[in-house]
Amino acid sequence: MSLQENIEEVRYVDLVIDRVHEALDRIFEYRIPPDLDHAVKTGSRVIVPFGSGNRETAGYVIAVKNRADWDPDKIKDILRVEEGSLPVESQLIRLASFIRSQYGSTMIQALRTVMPVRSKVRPRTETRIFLAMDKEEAGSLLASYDRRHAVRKAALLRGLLNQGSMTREECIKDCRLSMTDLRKMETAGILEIRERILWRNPYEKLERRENRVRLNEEQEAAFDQFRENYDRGDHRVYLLHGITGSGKTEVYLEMIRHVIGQGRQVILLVPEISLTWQTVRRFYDSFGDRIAVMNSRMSAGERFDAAERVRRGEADLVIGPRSALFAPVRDLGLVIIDEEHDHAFKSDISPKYHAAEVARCRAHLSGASLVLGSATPLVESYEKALKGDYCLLSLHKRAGHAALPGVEIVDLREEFRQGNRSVFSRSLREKILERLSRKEQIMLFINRRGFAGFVSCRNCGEVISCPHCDVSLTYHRDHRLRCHYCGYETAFTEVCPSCGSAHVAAFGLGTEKVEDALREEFPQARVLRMDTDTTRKKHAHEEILKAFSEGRADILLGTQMIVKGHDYANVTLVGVLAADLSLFDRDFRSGETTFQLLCQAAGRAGRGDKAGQVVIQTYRPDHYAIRAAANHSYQDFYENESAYRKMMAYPPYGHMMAILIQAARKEEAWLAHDRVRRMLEISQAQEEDPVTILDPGPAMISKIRDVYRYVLYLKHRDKERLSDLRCRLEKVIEEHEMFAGIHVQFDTDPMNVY
DNA sequence: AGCACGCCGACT
DNA sequence: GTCGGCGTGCTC
Repeated sequence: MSLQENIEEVRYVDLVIDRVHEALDRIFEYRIPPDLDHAVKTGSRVIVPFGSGNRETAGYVIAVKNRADWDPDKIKDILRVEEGSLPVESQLIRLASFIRSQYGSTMIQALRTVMPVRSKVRPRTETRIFLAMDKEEAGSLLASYDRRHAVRKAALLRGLLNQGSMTREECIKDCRLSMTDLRKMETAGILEIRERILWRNPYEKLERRENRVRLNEEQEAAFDQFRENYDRGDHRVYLLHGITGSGKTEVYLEMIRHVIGQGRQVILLVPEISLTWQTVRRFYDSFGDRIAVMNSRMSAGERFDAAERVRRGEADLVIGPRSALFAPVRDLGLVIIDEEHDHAFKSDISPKYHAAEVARCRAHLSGASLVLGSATPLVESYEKALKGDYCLLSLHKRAGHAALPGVEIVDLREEFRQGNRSVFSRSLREKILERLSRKEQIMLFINRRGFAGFVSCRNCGEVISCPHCDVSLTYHRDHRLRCHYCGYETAFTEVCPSCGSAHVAAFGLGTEKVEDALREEFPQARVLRMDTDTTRKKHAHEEILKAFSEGRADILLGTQMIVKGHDYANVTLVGVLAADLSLFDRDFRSGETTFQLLCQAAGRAGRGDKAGQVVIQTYRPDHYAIRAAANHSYQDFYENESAYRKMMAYPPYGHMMAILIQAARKEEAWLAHDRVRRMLEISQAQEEDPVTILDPGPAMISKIRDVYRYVLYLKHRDKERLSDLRCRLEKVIEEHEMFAGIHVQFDTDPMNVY
């Protein structure tokens, strides 16, 4: 190539074309001409010659580099940089490269996460017809139509004179005119046709009730600290630690108001499950239609419109699950992550990013503050707050005059010894009866749906499992066995498929069984059950909660989903039927998860004026997670949990990486996993401070939907070492023939077990 | 997606 | 003989 290139060391870029098509979903390399060298940066929007016609096409720079992988003779030059027009997209591209570097996956996958396929949804429009002349003129025109017996045009004119305007549909249907007729009349100066975009906004029919509450002292102090820093341009990360019922939402509202008041925008992330209209309503009351809600249950059109309203600056507050983090907000001033401990903030598909970390990056890029709020923060977050990495804001008191509920721990082993075979301990039963007679409401929580956990043969011990997944089938009351992983279902038979004996029975406890037990032991009680099975339909979720809040049931029985942030003033008793179901997970977070669940469940009791009571039934009454939850003490929990994590070098005192290897054939999966393990071992053999390699072999669930799964865990104090290793592995996997057709996923500091 | 290349029917 | 139909395949 030219002499100049040798001297000046020409640079290249990786580029994605700004056009939605599967075939273009790849990276192209271009050369930076020397005069543009200073102007081209990661995230820049540039114009390049593309295709055989060298058509001028826009693209985004996702990386700048010194060498090209492609044949340099075939690489074209960037034509120019589109200045000024790059803020949002370029930020999102940078986020994508951050995600790519932190969590692995391909650049395309990362880009897809931040810029989901802009599907070809057309905006919905409404066309209205207006009169383009004054009433007198129109009146005489109408008279002339009548004389000429132009019935249709006369009808149209009458309608317009009466109503001022009509929709296109009314003109066509009622007056039996065609669009061509209307256009002709427009040209004649009689009408005006106006088209307006109708944004799909499922929440716009809410009625707004302004009710601004005064903050209490603690809330005020938290907000003041935020405001002072914010106004100084000091944008840091806050951990808002407030016990259940302490009124975190009111603090959020003030913060949001403050930021929006300065003309900037806010993104509020909530766990998907608590994104009900009740949540939206609270924000709607303050911000009206300046909010844009994004929700995975929304249609593609609704989501597109929400994003478009944000892009056009027609909304200041975006509310949504973790993906709302990528809303095309122009001038982001604040990101809030509510219930930051929730596992839903960790993506379960590749790239497995954590919303809080990505939010921190996005906030940094646009000079925004980040607030993480929770009653039970992740140990990782609290540790950062104690170190001074995050600014800690605490709310210790419940807002209003609600008191913390009293908590009683019931030892289920003791109940059993006393001969109680019921699902309900004596204490819980007594309290249920008491509430029923006082017409107060009860919430019962059991962490498993279906009727019974598993079905097995008493003769040979065979557990009936799913033919497509390595899990036992769950028995449901309709005498069917279902797989909760792939949805497979089959009829229950009393004959063992393995040994032919007739002693097949269902064991374990699920929501359906508890529901039956309730009907049997408390026939007078009206029971509502809420789990994945009863909330399949689109609005079932809301309907059940509404029925309960209106007092149409005495007892709400359900899984996780009932404990997420709904306030019911009349609930005075919360029962946790088996607190330790989640403690049996072989996961280093099981203590934390249990503690969070119990605190949340307990927080449901006594939200109104009446005192609340919580009963926790457990086989492990001495476990620190259960004791700490009973004492409402996050400190107790944190001390125990952090000591344990420190000892085991678990996050945040060390880092982990799960490598999940999946393939359609078992041998393939095993071979790939073995190969990866050996590569890791060889790479660490010479290291002074090697990465620990844990090889549990097949994943805990070794097969899901006929795909075989193997897992490896890596552990090291230094996060960098793990990501270095990941990068090296990614390269080998991409290049090596034997990994074709094999899915390898990386998960840094995983939130769930494999 | 866009555009070029390419191989078969009705036209100045 | 040529102009143009849209099928196929590539884009650094």
